[in-house]
Amino acid sequence: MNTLSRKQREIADRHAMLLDIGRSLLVEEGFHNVSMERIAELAEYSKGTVYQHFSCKEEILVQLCNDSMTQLLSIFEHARAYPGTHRDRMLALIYAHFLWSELNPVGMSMLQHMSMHGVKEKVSELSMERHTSLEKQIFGCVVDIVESAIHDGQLVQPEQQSVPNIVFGLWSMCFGGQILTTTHHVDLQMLGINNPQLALMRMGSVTMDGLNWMPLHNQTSFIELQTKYQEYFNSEAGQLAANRTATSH
Amino acid sequence: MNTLSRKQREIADRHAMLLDIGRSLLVEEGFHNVSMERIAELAEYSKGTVYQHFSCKEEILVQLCNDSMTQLLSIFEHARAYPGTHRDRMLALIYAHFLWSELNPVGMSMLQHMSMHGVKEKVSELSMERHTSLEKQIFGCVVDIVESAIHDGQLVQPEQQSVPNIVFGLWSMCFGGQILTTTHHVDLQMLGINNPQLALMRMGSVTMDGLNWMPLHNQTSFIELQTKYQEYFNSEAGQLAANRTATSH
DNA sequence: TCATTTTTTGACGTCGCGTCTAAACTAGGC
DNA sequence: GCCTAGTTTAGACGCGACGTCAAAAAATGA
Repeated sequence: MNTLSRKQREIADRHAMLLDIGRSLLVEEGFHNVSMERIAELAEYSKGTVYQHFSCKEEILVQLCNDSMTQLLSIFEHARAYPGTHRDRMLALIYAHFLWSELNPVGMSMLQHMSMHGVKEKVSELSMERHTSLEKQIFGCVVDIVESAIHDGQLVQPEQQSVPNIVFGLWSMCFGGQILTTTHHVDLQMLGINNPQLALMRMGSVTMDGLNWMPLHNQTSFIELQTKYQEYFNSEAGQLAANRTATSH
Repeated sequence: MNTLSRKQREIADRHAMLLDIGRSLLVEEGFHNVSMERIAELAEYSKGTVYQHFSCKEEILVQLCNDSMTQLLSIFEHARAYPGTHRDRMLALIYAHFLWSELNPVGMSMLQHMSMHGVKEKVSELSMERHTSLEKQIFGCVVDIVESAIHDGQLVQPEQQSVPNIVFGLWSMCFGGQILTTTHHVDLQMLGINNPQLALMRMGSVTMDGLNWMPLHNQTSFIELQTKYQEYFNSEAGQLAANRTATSH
């Protein structure tokens, strides 16, 4: 039992190490430059051993992606607990999304990869289930806030729009905006967009105004608000720093 | 001159044929299953010949992408001419975006691919310039509508939000929404989103309400509105049918 | 110490990209 | 009609990456 557990621990450790190597390779050279050979080499194991942990390259991808999403979920749950109105919480959520994508430079790009043809098919069922489950939980976290706002009378549910649809709209904006921001071929600056994150937070607020979500936007500067959020999500920002040093050691 | 021109025509024809083959392969089997060998085989030419037209696989991608974007631009320009208020036009634009992504099942996925690491680097400068130029034109088309609305007094430019930022927000929503919709691993239905396109059009309208863009949303059913747009974009819908038969012949 | 089971290794088959040389073809002069 | 110079095409080749598998190595247990 003891030896077995030791062996299991060894395997789990190696699993984590391989994921770490994969992550750092992904950060440094992008997905197309990550190869199983390379990971094996850096881990000082052979290819065969790596394949005992991951059935294919995509499996590493999805597991890294799931890790990122777990992190997102926990940031979102933190955001849900933000002290303030439901609106403030919602905005905190949008901020949290940005924070996450900065914490996790590969998270978004992995999500993008996940949506490509032929990934879902290659990946293990278990990882895929975990993935969709996380998706549901993350989505549910946002739905929670909207429903709380309705429950507390700060938002009247529009006749023509269900709660999931509202969440979908905001999700789309954050997701799309993040892709456009982190994407390397669109020059937002050139198009007149200097601070995309701030822009999207403002647009999120505008959308809530459009929903008549009380209290309507007051004159508080968004920059100030951003600073507030920054303080609130301090620990995550710290984790960011920790991650940075951990992956680049 | 005549013979030279004939040769040139032959080359141009073959270029188009290769792109067509690439497109249909992309539609049928997804990007990862498209190979230069395969294209050459289907075209009944050798690999070397294909490489005389496209320096690499990505070059085919970006040229197909540019074709799609040209199509998008023309649909957008049509939408800009929609008879009605500027708001109606804006909504028509959102509708047009959906229409395009249906006309062009690969357009979106190619845009996604474009944003991935290592594509921009491999592609010819000319194609890349064309790409960014199209992007600018498409973006400009939307900016136009917002600015017209401001000019005609139907929209007061918010203090904290520039026109490009507003456009960026709506763009993000459409783009992200489209990815989430066409993506094969997110089950929107399960999350309670039955008609994502309608949902996004409504959210677009909500956002415009939040901007105080006159006239505010009246009680017109969006389903009705959608039918109106459908009629207006009749020709594009027809082109869709034509394309379908052309690529699958 | 040896036999059995587990783990690790890296050579191998396959595929796709992109190159490059030799062969086929074309055009134009005689 | 034939020959040559230039152009176009074919496909063999080298390379690198994926994923497999049988043999080698290590661990376990008697």
